[in-house]
Amino acid sequence: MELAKAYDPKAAEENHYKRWETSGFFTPEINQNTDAETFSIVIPPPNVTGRLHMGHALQHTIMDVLTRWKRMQGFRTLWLPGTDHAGISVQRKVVEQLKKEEHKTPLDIGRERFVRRAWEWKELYGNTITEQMRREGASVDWTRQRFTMDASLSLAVRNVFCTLYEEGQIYRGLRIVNWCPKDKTVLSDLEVKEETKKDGKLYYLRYPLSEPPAVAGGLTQQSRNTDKPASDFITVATTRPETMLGDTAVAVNGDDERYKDLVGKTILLPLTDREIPIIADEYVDAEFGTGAVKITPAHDPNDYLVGQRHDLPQLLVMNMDGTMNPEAGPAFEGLDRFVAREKVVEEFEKLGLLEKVDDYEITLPVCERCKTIVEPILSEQWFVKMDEMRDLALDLMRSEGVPHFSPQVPHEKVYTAWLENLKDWTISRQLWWGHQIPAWYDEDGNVFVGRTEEEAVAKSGGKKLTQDSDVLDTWFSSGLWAFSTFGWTGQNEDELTANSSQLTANPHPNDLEEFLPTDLLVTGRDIMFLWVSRMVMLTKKFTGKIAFNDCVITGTVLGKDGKPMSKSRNNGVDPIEMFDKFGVDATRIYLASIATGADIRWNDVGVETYRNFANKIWNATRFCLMNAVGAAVDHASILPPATADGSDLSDKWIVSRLNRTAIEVNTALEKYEFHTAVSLLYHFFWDDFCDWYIELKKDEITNGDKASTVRIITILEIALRMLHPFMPYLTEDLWLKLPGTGNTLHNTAYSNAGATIMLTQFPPGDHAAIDERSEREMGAVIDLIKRVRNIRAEMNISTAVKFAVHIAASPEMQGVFAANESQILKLAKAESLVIGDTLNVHRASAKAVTNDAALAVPLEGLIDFEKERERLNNQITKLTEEKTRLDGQLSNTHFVERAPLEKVQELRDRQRELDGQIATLRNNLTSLE
RNA sequence: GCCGUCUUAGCUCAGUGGUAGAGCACUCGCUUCACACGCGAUAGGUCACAAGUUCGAAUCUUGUAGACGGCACCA
Repeated sequence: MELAKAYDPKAAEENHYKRWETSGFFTPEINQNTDAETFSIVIPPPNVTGRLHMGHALQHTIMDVLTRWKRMQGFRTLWLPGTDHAGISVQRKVVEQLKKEEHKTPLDIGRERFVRRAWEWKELYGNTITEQMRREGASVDWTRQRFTMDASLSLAVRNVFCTLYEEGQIYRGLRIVNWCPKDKTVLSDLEVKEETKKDGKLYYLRYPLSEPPAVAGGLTQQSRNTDKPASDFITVATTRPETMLGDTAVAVNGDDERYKDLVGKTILLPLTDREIPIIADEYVDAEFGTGAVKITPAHDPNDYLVGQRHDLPQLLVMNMDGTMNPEAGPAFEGLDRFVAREKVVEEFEKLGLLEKVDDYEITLPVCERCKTIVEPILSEQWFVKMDEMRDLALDLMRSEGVPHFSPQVPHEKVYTAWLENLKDWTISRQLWWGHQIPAWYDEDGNVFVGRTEEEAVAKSGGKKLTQDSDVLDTWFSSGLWAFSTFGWTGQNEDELTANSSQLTANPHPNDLEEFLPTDLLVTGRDIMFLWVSRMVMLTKKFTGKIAFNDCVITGTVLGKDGKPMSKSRNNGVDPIEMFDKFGVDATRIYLASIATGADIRWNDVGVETYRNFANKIWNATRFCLMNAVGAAVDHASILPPATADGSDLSDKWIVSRLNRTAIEVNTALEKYEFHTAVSLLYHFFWDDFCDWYIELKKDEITNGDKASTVRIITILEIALRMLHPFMPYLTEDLWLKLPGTGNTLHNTAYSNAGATIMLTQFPPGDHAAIDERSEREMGAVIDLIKRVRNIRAEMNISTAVKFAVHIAASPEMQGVFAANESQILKLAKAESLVIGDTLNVHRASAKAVTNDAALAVPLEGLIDFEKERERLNNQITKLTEEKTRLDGQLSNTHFVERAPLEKVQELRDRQRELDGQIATLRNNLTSLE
């Protein structure tokens, strides 16, 4: 069989995925072994609005590597895919579309039509990311694909909500919340980010006292003793002057001498006709600003708390779109909050009450998605108390160390610290797209929570009810993802058949039992609190099981500039472009090679390296296939007696290296050290297999030596298996072409399935096949060849010139070199070997030493004596440096007394070896004269 | 303010209580019949700085400097 000269990833990528998917290779049902252990992962559901980015590509690669690896090990494997309904994102897309196509607002068309449109949008555009995942080669079970708004997942949401409500863990309350005036919805704390504004201002406003104190008399003792002159106003500082319209008090610290006698008095709030009290509260820091704080309980979380302590009115002066409401007064009503701010400042200036304006660097809360400045505002919302669930999660961590984070530092500590300081979770959102809150109100505003409207009506005693118009935070439903995706609805079969006609029967009723707990979760730092922690808590709370044992937190893929990839920075790299340019497999294995948990700068050159690696694999296979006529993969060819004593050194060596690599790759994957696994495979394949083994075997293979050919394609076949989880397309493509492959090579759990490398056994590696002696001897041969090549290169001797190589070595090593004479001659491009106890050569020879031999190449007429002296001196210098270090160490009595015996012995042996080598080289130098 | 991470070859990054590694780039040589997306041979680092623990520190501890991340606060 003849392959193209270079690997073309496109063809392989187009040829295999569809077959894998339609053949059911991705489903757990492909596993015929009833005793098989399970392995399961649920995907972090990407937003339906999403497009594949490098973070996905990295996480998906990790998940697919593990899934394919476990599947090949014979586990009953399930990687479950799906998407998230992404409340705000979809809502925004549909609003835009509506505006563009029909020039209408959601209110124009009403909730029902809007939601229908959102579903249409989802059906039309929501599968971008799932198609991109197919391109990635992700071996997810598409027959179990889920969406957070599927009927059964929605039922789970309602049941969780109702249960938590019945337990008193969900409540409705008036609180200061984060409000996005653009999206017109409340946000949880985690959806609010911070932005530093350097050109912020701090405004000092004067509030006149209602009863200005007389200059003399009327003042208390304390006040008379201070140096501060009495004045007829109190100055407060604020960054948000417009909120003064909602002030209901001014607070000072009770211990602040300056203000002590003002406490209890009142001020006349400018621009309003209100008189508000001056109160004392420990919240106020006397050192900061003027030491007096305006209190706006309806527009600031701290002020809200102060207000509660002092029983202050809560005056809301803003509408939910960020404009001022009637409470702000006729002069301000309807103005945008920032226009109102300017106007308030102007008015204060006119009244002579603006003391000063300072430049002030301020950090503003902004909406994570639209970057609009978030307004803290008093609003009635739904909340979840987190105390009980927080304790569940903390107990899991403290008693079982679950989830086990990888890397453990720093994530375990960050996660735990966050849990310890957890506050209530705002779960209502003022959107139409999502899970509508299962709460209904009667005309008097009494609330009835139920799984269905009928249930709520029944609870109300048959009243006419209206459902709460809000939906739940998207993360509420994704928090159930670890178990809702396996069919958990919160209701048993009987209840289901009784109540929910729209629910089709679960085709996999055992999934929950079988696949939960999942084995691990792979995700990014950014959603550790939003999603990971909540899934831990909710899963434990509602199933009693843990959600996942391990949690792999990937680093962030940064742009070439070292900053996180983002549209605004325009430093993003599109995975699809990388796929097109270098191939999916090259991109995948590159991503695996950088998956250390640390942040990583994207580097095209890295992908190119693995594109080259893919080509190397292709060409090594090409070479084997060109000569494989009549041969077939046969695993017996690399087992004893084929590799017993007396057989070819390079065969014993490559089999040992193969097994060692397999063992180490498995160990690395067990520890989620993907980069280690990749590095092992890269160097085994390129260095050991291609550079040495193929080169050593080339003649035998091209001459049609059957045993050698069978052995080399067998080793290749095993190498391809190890590479398969990382490079699925290339390895499948080549494996199918290898003679002798077929489903007879499958893992026994898959023996009935159609032939594919993905269902073969992942090589476990055999400790018994590790042959230290052969590796040592082969190392000696390799060192020898390298020294000869060095002589040739340094002396500028053409490969056309053949020469003899003289070798002096121990009797044992003489035997090794003699046994491998033809191979040494071939790779060193030498003509003959002269092996003995000593070197016996003409003065005009180039010489060198290895750890196992001294060698010389007679070069009459070709040698450059000056260069040869330089060469020898270089080698002497290097070895002497090492020996000086050793001498120092070994002459240190503390070291000899306290270091482990083997260590001391090891250094002594090396010292002796160096002595010999240096002496030899010095002699060589002398003999040149 | 609190917690944490990072600083290793020109670049991007691994790594480890006991002689410093890779890829790329650089230098030299090669149309060697699988591969120039290749082959062969070199060169390149007091592992940020300082002190400590240790027989031994680039690796552990503390401090300093710089880069960065999370959380809290921000009248």
